[in-house]
Amino acid sequence: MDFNYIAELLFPNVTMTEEELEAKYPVRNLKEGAIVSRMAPSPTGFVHLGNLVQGITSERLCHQSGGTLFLRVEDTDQKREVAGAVEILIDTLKYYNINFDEGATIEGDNGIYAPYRQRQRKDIYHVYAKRLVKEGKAYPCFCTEDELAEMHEQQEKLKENFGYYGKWAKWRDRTNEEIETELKAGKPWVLRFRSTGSIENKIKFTDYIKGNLEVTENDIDHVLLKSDGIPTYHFAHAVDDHLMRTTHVVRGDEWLSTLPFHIQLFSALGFRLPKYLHIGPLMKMDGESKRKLSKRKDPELALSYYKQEGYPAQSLYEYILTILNSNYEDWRRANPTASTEEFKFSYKKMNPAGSLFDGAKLLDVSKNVISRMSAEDVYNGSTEWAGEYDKELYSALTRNPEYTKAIFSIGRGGKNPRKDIALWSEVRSYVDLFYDELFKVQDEYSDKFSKNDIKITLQEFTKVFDIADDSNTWFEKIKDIADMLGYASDMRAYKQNPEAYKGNVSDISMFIRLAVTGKLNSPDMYSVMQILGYETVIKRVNEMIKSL
RNA sequence: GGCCCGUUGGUCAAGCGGUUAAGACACGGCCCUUUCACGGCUGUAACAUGGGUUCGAUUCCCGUACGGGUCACCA
Repeated sequence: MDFNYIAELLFPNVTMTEEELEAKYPVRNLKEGAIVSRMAPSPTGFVHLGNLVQGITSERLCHQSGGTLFLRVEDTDQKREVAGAVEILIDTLKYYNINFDEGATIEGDNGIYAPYRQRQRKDIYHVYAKRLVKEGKAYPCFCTEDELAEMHEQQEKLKENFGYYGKWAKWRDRTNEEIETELKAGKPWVLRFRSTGSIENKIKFTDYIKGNLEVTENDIDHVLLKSDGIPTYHFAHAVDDHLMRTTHVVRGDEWLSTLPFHIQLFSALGFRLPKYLHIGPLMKMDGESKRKLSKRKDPELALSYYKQEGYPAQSLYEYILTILNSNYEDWRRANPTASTEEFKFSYKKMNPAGSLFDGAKLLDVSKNVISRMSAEDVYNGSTEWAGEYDKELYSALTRNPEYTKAIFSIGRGGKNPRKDIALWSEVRSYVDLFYDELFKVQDEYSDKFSKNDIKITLQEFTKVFDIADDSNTWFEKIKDIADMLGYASDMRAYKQNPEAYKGNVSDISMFIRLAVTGKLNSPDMYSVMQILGYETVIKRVNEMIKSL
């Protein structure tokens, strides 16, 4: 069989040679052990948690090893492509601190392995496709969609394995004449791989995350080039990762099932196989059982969801790090202020199985992340969020930045900072008491005390309150009120004999807190009053008195 | 259905032949405390299951169950 003849018919316009390509995209000159990896998402406009999990893994591995991370846009499926998706993708990844050394950017391509958009690499793929045809390792297939559907039906009926293989591979062994006839008739065709594998054979393989695997050889003649001449994922993966000199491929484990085919394909092309890291999926509880997070059913899979809910980028980043490397949490506790870059990330720590996504845990991580931020950072983060999602809050926060930062400074800094805020969306209920337009009394403190008890206490407070007092003096005055009204000012004394008192000094504090902040939970009262100022404190206390 | 992967407390997870089977989140209790937090202490709670191998299996092997993935001209 003269495969050269068909190769020329199929690819008459190939002018480049493999030698030229090898020279154009040279082996990278990096130090021993440096990892070259990539993110290769498809521009569907939907950036999800899985992208971030894979991205963080690749990014850490590359940059920690002195290697290179690049972005390649897998735009081979035009049907699914959404306008502006590449921009969304790049912006989102940047927002989550995934920075690329080279690859596709919004302005264009950056790096010598360009182009980094697969559709622009069509001619490159054809060089290799033509060679495979010449060597008898690939052939054109003229099956229509209907024919393939019918084949699938037949296989189902006969309980045979699905797919285009062996006797089902209609176009596998046709004559040049038959092929030429179809081509001349202008029939659309795809290029298929001529598999020499058998499902009787097993191959051993080592994945960096999953460990040693034994997989069945591939016997399916997968599509290499679609009828529009654009490669499928598989073929593009082999050609691109070879020419771009990728050393490690990090991807979801849904690819494990096509791994035997990829191994075959690299071998057929004479390329060295990269190292693989197959990451388990992110799952969620669905009733009683777990299942993989789904694009269609689960809004929490989209990264845009977290931004909208008010999770700082850093929170999601650190949460994913805890899933990826479980020793991250311990490290973070020991190094509360260190940059995540200092953490020694290891693929050896990665879980071969899928992890359940735990929203409660994420919230806890987020609370800790925000508690470690400076007042300045909290100001920046919350105003950025509010600017987009809560205009009223935004205008309050930004009216007087110094005032707002003073609020965020309460209980911050120090070894054990307060952890009141887990989300930017919670900032509103945290700061509302400091802004008259947002302030309202929302809680009640009535079960044990009468309105009159509260009223009398507040009246006494207005008599002695002096904004110039230091915190000790201020609190001594609170204690005096307690003593005067029959509440215990000494907690020990109160605990020994609670019956002897009307209540204790914490109740007195709570009456005042409720009047001044409108709620039962607020940061340190003295600090709050210092920020609010005398007028506001007295005004609110008087309003409460009036309402009782 | 075929093929592949996985299974340690409610969740995330360490351990990988001999352990009182870590730790974190959540939950309960206590302490600290002018509130709320923070913090500290503490409690409940786990090796899916049946067979091997072994002096000994959570750790190794096989089966079963359950869960997941995949079987496109989507990635």
